[in-house]
Order: sequence, then structure tokens, then C-alpha cells
Amino acid sequence: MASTISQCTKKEANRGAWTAEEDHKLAQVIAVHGAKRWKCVAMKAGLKRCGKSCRLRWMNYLRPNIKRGNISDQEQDLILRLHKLLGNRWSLIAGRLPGRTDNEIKNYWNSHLSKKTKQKEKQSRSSTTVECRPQKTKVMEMESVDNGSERVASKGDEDSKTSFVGDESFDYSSEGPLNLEWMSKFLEMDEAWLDFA
DNA sequence: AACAACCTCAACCGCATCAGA
DNA sequence: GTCTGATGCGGTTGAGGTTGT
Repeated sequence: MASTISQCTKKEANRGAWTAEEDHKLAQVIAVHGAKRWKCVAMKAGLKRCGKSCRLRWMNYLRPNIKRGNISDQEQDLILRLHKLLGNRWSLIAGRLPGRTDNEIKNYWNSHLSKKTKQKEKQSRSSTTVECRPQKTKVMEMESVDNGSERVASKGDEDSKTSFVGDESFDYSSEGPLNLEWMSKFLEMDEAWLDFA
């Protein structure tokens, strides 16, 4: 994508950390024009940033209803289980955790959970010689179920991430412990299915 | 106090995919 | 069917903060 590269590597483009002023300008333009056409947003805001950079800033930091820090035990458990099922599909995992971004979850995984899981794996390997059943087939199934709604919907607005398997009437983005409880139950069912299969 | 090693997280990069011309 | 621009995703980097010596 030559355009993207040239656009983002222009010498005059701002790089590095965003200032409060830049955040403010970006938020203002998005409030008026919406979170789309990022190139235009960047221009209208008068920011020397590429559209990609603006999008990232909005999605990971400025978007309303973003939770920051303090990932609860419940959320951590959910991340672990979703990662077991989905692998490094951070955006999918983030879609199941209201208020969390894929970047945050990815970072959290890389700095906290990957070590934990590696340690666990080591322990389990040393304690038993039985190989873990690969999860790939299940992940592929998740993808095939997903891709109909996920990919197509992803071209819609930002709420598209909330769509998931089947029941589109359910609001997965709803905040609070209820949603997490529901997801935990879903995962229990899913793991039970894996045991059965 | 000074320095090194380590950790965290915001931001960047490159690629894949999609939609519209 | 092909090309081009826009968008989204996952991997990686690096600055700044924290901890250990």
C-alpha cells in the first residue's frame, strides 16, 4: 500500500505521543463528522497525523465508554479462556470485553498472561506426558461462524465488534458483570463441548 | 545517589481485506 | 475483472516508569 506508507511517513507528519490539544481537536471533529473517513477527519482537525494514527488514537483512547487499567480477575479469566479458544485474535477477544480495546488486551496478554500461561504449560508438561488437544479446529469453526457477521459487519460502524455467534438481538456490548457472567457461562458450555468432541 | 535491568503501554508498521470506481 | 483508496488487524518498537543492585 504505497499510499498508506507515503501518507504516514511524510516528514512533516507529527509522530509520537499525542498532546491534549490534538486529542481535543480530534474528538471535536469526530463529534461533528463521525468516526469514519479518517483521512478527512485528520485533515478537518488540522492534525499533522495520518488517518490511521487518528483512528488508532480514537479507538484506543478517546472513544467513549473505554475502561482503562485495572483488569479484574473476572476479565482476566475471560481473556485467558477466550485466548485459548481464539488464539491471538485480539479484536475478537476485545469485542467480548465491553470497554476494552484490542491493543490493551494484547498488551496485557504480552506483559502479564503470556508468562503465566507459559509457566502453566511447563508445569503441566512436566506433570503429565499427555499432549494437549490442539484447539485449531475449534478456532476455525469459530471463524467460520464468525466471518459471516464479523468481517462484513466490520465495515459498518464501530459497534460491529459486538456481533457474535448467531443471536444478533443480544447486546454483547452491554456493560457490567451480567455480560461477563453470560460470557463465562458461554465459555463453560464451549469447553464442555470441547471435552465432548 | 547512580546505574542497569526490567516492565508497561501508547504508537507505529506492514499486510490483508473490502468497497467503490 | 482490475485498480485504488480506506479501513482493520496483529506484530513490533521504543519512551518512560519502576525496581533491583
